[in-house]
Amino acid sequence: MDKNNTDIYVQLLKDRGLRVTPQRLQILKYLNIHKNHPDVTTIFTALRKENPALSKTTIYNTLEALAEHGLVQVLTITPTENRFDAGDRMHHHFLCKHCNKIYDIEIECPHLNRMLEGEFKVDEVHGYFKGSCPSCLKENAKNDHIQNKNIKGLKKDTSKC
Amino acid sequence: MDKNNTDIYVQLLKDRGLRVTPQRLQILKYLNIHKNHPDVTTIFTALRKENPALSKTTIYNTLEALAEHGLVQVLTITPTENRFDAGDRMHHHFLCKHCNKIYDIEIECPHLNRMLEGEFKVDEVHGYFKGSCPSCLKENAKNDHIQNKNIKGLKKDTSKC
DNA sequence: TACCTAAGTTGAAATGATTACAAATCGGGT
DNA sequence: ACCCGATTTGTAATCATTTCAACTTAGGTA
Repeated sequence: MDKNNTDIYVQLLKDRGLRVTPQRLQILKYLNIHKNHPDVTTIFTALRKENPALSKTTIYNTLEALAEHGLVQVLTITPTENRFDAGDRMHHHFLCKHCNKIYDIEIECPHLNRMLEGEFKVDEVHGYFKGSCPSCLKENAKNDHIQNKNIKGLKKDTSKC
Repeated sequence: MDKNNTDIYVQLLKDRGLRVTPQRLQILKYLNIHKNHPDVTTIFTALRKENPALSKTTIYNTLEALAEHGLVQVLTITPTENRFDAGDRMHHHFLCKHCNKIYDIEIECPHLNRMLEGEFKVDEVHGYFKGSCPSCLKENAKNDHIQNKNIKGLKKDTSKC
């Protein structure tokens, strides 16, 4: 699919009875091109450049609408902010607790059906792995001779890999 | 294990080189008795009754320390607040998006080892299912003839089952 | 094509969870 | 009984998200 073709996103919205607005198209297109699981502020900052009147509330409203209609997934993998993923393809995620980056993980869950058939109505399935990504492991090894950095869990780490 | 015996929690802390304080014992015991995945405010409100001088910051500090040493797990299943689970026994969770209750789910992941052996250093594994719990499904069916309640995703729902 | 109305957008203000910080207190080794 | 570094406390930030009311617009209709 041509991710730059606006017609596709128009159709996605129409198919679900959602009104087509420039903002929704903008956000939908952004998420389909940038598959790095951005948070609201990242999306906002990026899109504001093309559309200075864009409001952060619109990002929240739009993401909620898109999520309700299965066009985006809300990842609650981080302790602090929600992250977003275009589409509804089922896959898992790895969160690096150092650089806060999220990686897609392709693993199937054969026992999942047991859950889907039970007394619960399952709308979403999330597999989250958390730890250190290869890039940060390498970076960490490099710095080991300088100081043995502590690897913490709860707090947001703003350092980048 | 006798969940009311303080000695056990003293030992758990000492084993990990953590200082033993009344607050830590209080919180650790609370989590081991109340397996309903409380959030910080719930823990705080409950424990403040026994100890009126308790500070919410202490709950945050303690939970962070306990999580770092594998005595509690941080669940990022909700879009809004972190929820906590005593122990490090690996199991999954179901979040009811109506009543905000979390259920323990016992499912093993046979393909998990592939992830654990890879280039990523995996410290945590979380399986989150989200949807409607049996209790809310029943409640919802009961109210159907009155009004067809919308089932939303993103926002916090304060209604109780 | 012009119009109407419900739905969508905007920005400012409120809320709520979490963190930062500095002063007071305490655990546990000497 | 002392001491020191770790812990606790309360207050004040900070930051993500929601609320709300006024304004604008998409898209159906005359």
